[in-house]
Amino acid sequence: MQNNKTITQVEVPEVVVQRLPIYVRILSQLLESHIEIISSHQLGELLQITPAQIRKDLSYFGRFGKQGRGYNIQFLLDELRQILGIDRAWKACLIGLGRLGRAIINYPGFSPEGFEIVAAFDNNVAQYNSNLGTITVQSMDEIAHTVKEKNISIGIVAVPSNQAQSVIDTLVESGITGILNYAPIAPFAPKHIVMRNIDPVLSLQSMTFYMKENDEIN
Amino acid sequence: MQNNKTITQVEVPEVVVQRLPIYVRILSQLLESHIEIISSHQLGELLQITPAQIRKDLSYFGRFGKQGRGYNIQFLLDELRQILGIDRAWKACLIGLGRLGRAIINYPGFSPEGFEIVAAFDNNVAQYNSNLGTITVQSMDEIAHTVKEKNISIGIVAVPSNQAQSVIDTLVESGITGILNYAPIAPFAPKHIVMRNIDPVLSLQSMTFYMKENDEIN
DNA sequence: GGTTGTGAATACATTCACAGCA
DNA sequence: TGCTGTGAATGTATTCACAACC
Repeated sequence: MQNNKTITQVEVPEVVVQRLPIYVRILSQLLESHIEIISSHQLGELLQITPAQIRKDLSYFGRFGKQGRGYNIQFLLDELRQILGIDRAWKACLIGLGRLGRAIINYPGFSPEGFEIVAAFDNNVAQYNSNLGTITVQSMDEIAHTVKEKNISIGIVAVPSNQAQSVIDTLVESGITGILNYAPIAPFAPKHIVMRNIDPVLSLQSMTFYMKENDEIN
Repeated sequence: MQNNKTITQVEVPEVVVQRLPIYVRILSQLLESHIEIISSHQLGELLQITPAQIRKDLSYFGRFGKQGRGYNIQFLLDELRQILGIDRAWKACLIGLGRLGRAIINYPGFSPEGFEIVAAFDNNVAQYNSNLGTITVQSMDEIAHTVKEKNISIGIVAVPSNQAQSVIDTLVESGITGILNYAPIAPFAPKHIVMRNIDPVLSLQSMTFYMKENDEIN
């Protein structure tokens, strides 16, 4: 009786969920190289992760391997894609079309993975209707309306930091459930919103902690 | 005798180091708002982190607060900056001047935090010596030479994924100790290299795991 | 022989709770 | 009284190690 969780099995740790996309990526590459089977040991070698961790991670979701042989890559990939919900397309909108926003909207890596930017917003009229392929830039007033109309579920925030929190609030009200935030702030959102932050400065600042000793030689 | 670690005190957990830059950022903002003192409870409120965690994190490095009052923001900031090694300038170079690379080199957020991009490399001759302020674009052959000459310690990788690992190898050989990798690969580097990856697709793919249930209503 | 899947053991991280101080 | 700093307790994540199986 120590377990007060509901019958919904063991909760999957968040770190595990964050590793699954890494597995998906390497498995896709292997498949392209016409490799069909791989062991947890080989995978671990490629990813610098212990084989035990890979097996344990996968075991939260099912039994995908064969003893003595390893994992069938195509099968495991299909399963992982379904688990992650990336076996289908997701509609996203982009807010902010400064240099960063334009780099994001032109980034060719999203759509092959099923993330489609179907709307873009900016309050700077000078940016409207510039050359962005099929997408028409709209005023930020229209976020709520367009998000609902087009049934968009992900918002990508690329506005200056002083506007970011209010954009996030708007997105939340509009019914979006996932936010990819590029603004260098500590964003606030209700618990049901899934937030991910992209913040190179924070990455650099935690990097130098480990670099400063080595450097004292110079 | 259970402790086989060296006398070098308790190892600081990596997660703690990654939170310190977040503290630095919010403390800087508070200081700009002319706030001088803050308690762990107030900080936790702003960052959605428990006060106990903040106090524990800080306690790895010293005793920065005053009982009954809280933390002096300016003092704590100075200490944290020194701990992280961001109380001085760091020289970085950028490799890859495609759309992403150009967005990075024009990003105004690095230099105020002391990260200065002092060299840029690309093998596409068409990109050389375009309008990039004081920086002259060099061929990638020159990475090793320039890194040593200018005493650069951080490499920012923004080349296509098929070139990324070889660029990383070159940077490592050149004596760089920190790498910020924007290429969507699982990079390999020796253990003494500090690597950080910026990978929005992985972020999105771990996001949808938590979004897919909610969405079944639609 | 080789490899998975998984309980048990260990290691790590967070939170509690309170003594000690301003 | 209010808040820090920190051991102890709890909660999470990783690794071990081996039975089960191909």
